[in-house]
Amino acid sequence: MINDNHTEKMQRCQEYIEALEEERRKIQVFQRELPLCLELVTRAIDAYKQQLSGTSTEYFLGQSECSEQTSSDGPVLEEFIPIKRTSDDDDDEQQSHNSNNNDNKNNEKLSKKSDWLRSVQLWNQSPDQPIVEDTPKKVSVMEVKRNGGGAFHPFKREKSAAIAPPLMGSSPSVVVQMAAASSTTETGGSGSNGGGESKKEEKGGDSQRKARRCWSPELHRRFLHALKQLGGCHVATPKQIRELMKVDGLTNDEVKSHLQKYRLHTRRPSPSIHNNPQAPQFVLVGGIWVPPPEYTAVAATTTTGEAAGAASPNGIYAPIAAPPPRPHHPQASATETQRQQHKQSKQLHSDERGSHSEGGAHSNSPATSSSTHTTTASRAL
DNA sequence: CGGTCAATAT
DNA sequence: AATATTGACC
Repeated sequence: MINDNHTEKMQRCQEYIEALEEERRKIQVFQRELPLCLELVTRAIDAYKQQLSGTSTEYFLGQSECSEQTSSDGPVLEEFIPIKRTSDDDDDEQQSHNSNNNDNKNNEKLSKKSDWLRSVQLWNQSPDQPIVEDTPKKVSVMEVKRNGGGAFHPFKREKSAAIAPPLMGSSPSVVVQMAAASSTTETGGSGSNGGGESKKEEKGGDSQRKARRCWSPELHRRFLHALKQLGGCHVATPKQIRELMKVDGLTNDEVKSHLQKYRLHTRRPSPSIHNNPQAPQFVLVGGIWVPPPEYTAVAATTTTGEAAGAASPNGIYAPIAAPPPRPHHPQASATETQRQQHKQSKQLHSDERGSHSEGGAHSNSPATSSSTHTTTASRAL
């Protein structure tokens, strides 16, 4: 009577235990990130074992809320300022997702992926002058307000901004450029230098480039704001942005560069939706199936969020829509920008300019120098 | 000007 | 090693 039944149950238990143990092994590496999961699984195993050994009806996980506490998945698609944490942090963030499926082999590359733009202060190193920028709201050097409209921090508790250590000055003559204290937005970049060195000619080895200027959260905020006003990162031009930002000392090139980076990152870093065709996305925990944390980044409609960046679980920005796996349509998305982006079909000269051969990583157009050159348009929607 | 890409600095 | 910035070129 119950024998068969019992035996069967026993066997099932055994199987469960094994499965659970395997799972536990898998998440073992995430111990720090998913302490609860580990604990629950462990308990489940114990419970089953107890059941096996006789003590029946042991109960435990009535409702294992194994949800990741990580779910900072708030639709905060804001910009993307991760704000670098200070040096010695208390503990790493807890970006854990992907309870994964039961077949993963060796792919935990915990995305410690840094988020781009991890600057800390407005302008780094300004030995003498506090800062510049004359905007309505002053920005203290170390101020990382996590106000609503501002940067969002993917994960990780906000840390008071760390002051940037004076790690600059590496090269002999530092030759800072800024000095213009109050020339608001010198247009055209004609005003900033007071007659010093406008361009750094690579002569006798001095002058490392310019000092790198950090894009503080604030700065970036303004950047985004400007972007928004201008209608998106694809329509805004560096100059316009710079003017809107009204940040003194900011040059066109800097904005340009930042814009570039922004566009780049804003594209589509969310290939995270790689599911294994086989394994269902559920994990068996103590008899109940719990859906792994999934991030459904959808909310994007509201234009409230500045531009196109959405927080991705990784801490990188997720562009919103998930474009096809192939680098075909950059499509940056978002709210309203998707109108023109055809102006980029320039540099498709089939030949390289000087001696450089290919940009290695940067490749925008898949078909660069192929025979057919019809790819230009490529935006067949 | 604005966009890319190579070269560097971190 | 990977990124972030800067500089040079179309």
